[in-house]
Amino acid sequence: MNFQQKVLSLVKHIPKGKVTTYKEIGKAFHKRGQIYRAVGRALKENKLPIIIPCHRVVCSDGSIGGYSRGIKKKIALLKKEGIQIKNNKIIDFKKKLFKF
DNA sequence: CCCATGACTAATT
DNA sequence: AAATTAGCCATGG
Repeated sequence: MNFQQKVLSLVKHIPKGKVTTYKEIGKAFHKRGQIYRAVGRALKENKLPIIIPCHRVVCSDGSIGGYSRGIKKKIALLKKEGIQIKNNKIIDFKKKLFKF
């Protein structure tokens, strides 16, 4: 299985109303170092944004990060799922954070 | 095989 | 507290 596929699989498991960070995903890979770099890249290249809830993946500091379909869209989706956002930052980020 | 790039982070300034 | 720098992994040319 490709690195990308693994990442997508994990992201798919993120429950609604929760979010995770690139860093956390990296931890799930049992690899040390800055894995999250490649993670972000993998999500960007993902061709199934419908199946993959990539909007639930944010930066470790609580900021939104990026989104192929546009950052605004990502925020809208998150809000819709119950995530409060202000100034491009997630409110109660730690509480909404989902770990593998 | 080497170089550049990115939806990142942590440390420094 | 905001802006800049440097480090690091997988992928593509």
